[in-house]
Amino acid sequence: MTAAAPVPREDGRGGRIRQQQEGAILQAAEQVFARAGFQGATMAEIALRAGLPKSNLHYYFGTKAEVYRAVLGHILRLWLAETDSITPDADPREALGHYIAAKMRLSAERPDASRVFANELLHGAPEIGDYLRGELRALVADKAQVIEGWIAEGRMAPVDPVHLFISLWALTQTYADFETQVCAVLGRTALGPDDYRRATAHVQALVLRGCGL
Amino acid sequence: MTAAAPVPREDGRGGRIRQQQEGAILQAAEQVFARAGFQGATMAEIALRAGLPKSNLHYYFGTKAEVYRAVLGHILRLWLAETDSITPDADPREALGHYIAAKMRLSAERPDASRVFANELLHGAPEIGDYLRGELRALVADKAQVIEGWIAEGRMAPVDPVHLFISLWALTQTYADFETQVCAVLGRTALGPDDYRRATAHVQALVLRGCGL
DNA sequence: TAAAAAATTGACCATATGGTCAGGTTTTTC
DNA sequence: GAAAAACCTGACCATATGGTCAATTTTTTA
Repeated sequence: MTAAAPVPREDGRGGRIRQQQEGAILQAAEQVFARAGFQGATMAEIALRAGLPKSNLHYYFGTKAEVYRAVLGHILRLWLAETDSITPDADPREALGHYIAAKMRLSAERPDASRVFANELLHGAPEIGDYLRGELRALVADKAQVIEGWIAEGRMAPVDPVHLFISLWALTQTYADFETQVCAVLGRTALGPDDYRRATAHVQALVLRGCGL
Repeated sequence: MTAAAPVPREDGRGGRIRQQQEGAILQAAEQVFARAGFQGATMAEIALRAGLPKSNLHYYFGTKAEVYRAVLGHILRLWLAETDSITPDADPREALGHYIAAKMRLSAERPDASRVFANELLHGAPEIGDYLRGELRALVADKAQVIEGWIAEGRMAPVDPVHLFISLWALTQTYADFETQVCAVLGRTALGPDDYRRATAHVQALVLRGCGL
């Protein structure tokens, strides 16, 4: 039979072998897309890194766009999380501090994921635009209300909550996305745990003080 | 004679026609590179946007990499400027406020330039790494000393000056580089002058308060 | 253990794209 | 106003790369 329909794909589905191969492919693809962008990435290199021939890669993912979408899907799940600490009766100082630490950890531990995401945004988010205008916007609107509440109660300085989120993302992701530049001005060749500790402390101090906390 | 050596290229050199054509090419290239990245950009599209046949484009710039380097060169000049306001005897509040406003203006007026730069960084700065580790690092080290001075004199809160610069770049460029995401959460289809006014005020307030100013 | 399903693979193809080139035209120079 | 330099261009080529396919092997199922 010629190549069967690559039906399942949705996590948890598919045979044991499919599970493992798709995992390896996605991991390899994240690296390649992070380093080269969508156009620059080649199926050949993804296959090579995943340790299988190109035609086998095409057995699991029909097109490059499909691989890309799958990688983005994974990444979005990481992105969405971590706002749990921001609730009406949480301590603003602690909640924001936690959020910053969590985002910073993501930059440190999954820089490639962050870069693929950044690249997608940089090019106008052709693939995830709907998600941004839907789920993400709703989430931000929700959390913005919480912050407005804190401000109304006089628990922190008046800050535009949506712009605050934009700032938090920018401040934390810059360490992954633009690591080269950060390393250059810090005089490092790579960012180590110590650099990340310092960076986290800096961002927390700047933002918390900036919010009057 | 076959294609003559494209000798000059350094601004100000070359005949009248060359001046104008190279200008048109660079402008077109900035747009194309911003939208598609280096690999995604095609010489055909750059030529189309610049209003000349592809072979003529190759008369001025031998290779795509050459066009890219020229575009980056232009952009770096924009990037370097604007730190003038940061001097030992300036008012910290005013100096940083000015710098933020200037960087914000750059994001608003030259978003494509910012994006090309961001894309280059995102992919490890293969072309401008030396510049970052040389000129930029030196500049930042210099300005960091100024800020250290302000701190020592008790004129602002103690903040790691190098990380502060990283933060300032992140906070301001995010509005150009990730405009799609910003628009999504703000519920806009594009950022207008009003949005930029608000964003500038927000970043200034956050940072100045964050620096105890 | 046999049939069916899933997985694997090398050979192959179509297309897109960066770049070349020879010959022509315009502009500048003296 | 003629020689030289600069500029322009359509046709062409080599290569890289996404994707296909038919044949084969491995795994699962009953």
